[in-house]
Amino acid sequence: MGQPSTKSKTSASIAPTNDDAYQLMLLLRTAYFSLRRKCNTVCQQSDCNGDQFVVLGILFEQTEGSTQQFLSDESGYDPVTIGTMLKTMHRNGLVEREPHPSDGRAKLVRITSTGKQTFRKLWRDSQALRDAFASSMSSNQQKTVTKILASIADAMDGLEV
Amino acid sequence: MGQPSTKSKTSASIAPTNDDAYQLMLLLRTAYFSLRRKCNTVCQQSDCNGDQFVVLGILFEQTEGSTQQFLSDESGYDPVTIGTMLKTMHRNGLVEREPHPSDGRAKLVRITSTGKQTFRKLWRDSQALRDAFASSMSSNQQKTVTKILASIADAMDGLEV
DNA sequence: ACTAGTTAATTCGTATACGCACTACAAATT
DNA sequence: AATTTGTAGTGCGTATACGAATTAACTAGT
Repeated sequence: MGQPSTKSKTSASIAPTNDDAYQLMLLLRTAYFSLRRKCNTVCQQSDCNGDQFVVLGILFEQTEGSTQQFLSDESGYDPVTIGTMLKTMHRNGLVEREPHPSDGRAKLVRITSTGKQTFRKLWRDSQALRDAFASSMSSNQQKTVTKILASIADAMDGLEV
Repeated sequence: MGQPSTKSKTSASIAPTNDDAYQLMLLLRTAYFSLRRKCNTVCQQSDCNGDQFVVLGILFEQTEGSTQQFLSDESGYDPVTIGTMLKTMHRNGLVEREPHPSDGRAKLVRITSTGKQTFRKLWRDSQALRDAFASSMSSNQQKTVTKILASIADAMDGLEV
């Protein structure tokens, strides 16, 4: 700490607008939220939203059902948030919950047939969005970005601050 | 459906886990939230959080003060959210608000000296975070990712769905 | 000068985001 | 068997996300 490294990447002065890493962080947020907003627009006519769409996608492929913990791990949503989301989704008939057969603590969450229908419709409706997203970069760049975003996530999760 | 296409970028079947664009979207979210969480960790000991830190950074460089509209445009935060955030930040002594001298609708938001202190401290405290973030990629890759994230945001904002 | 359209903020309502504390159950240790 | 440690889910509190509707004030077109 305080050891002035010879790397000139980050200037010593406090100037957010001149710091490349900082600007990229902001851009990461901007990109994510522009995607999120568009996703919500696609979903809102189906009593759903972008976040619920993600959870629905996981449940769609887990035919045996999932615990909330699994959903949290897979999606990255907070376990508390998953619980709240499932309550809403259950109210809208997208999922059902029952006690877990072999673990008294857990609950088994399953997608309903209505949920499957909704997911299929949303998947179709969001095709243009995926295409627009993918066409923002070449397939080579897509690989690069994928790798880098993954390593950003790793770096952040492994960071002690 | 069921057409076993020769591994083109988007298959016709509904299989989220096999769609590259979709997986990248999820990854964008994962990366953003891992960053956000770490940022909150850094900020929480200063009565602040990552989102307020961003707004504070804008105000730090706007010595003449900003309207809420400007803050919203610059940061990408919703105008309503900006209003709520400023209320909290004012309660914590980070900003002050006065009527705008030339526009009766607007308010002029300024960072306080406490706010400046807090920002400087947080900027220092988040240095390790920025370094870890930047070290996730080469400087060439950083340029590429910057360009692509920007074009993703553009593509999303320009999309009619 | 006046209406019409636009813009800056606010209020309201619903849905995440997530730390913290707590219950219930499970698994491991002694 | 009793105790400790770990894990799944909930309740609570605070903060962001944002559509929709509202108020007040600026701006343009006639």
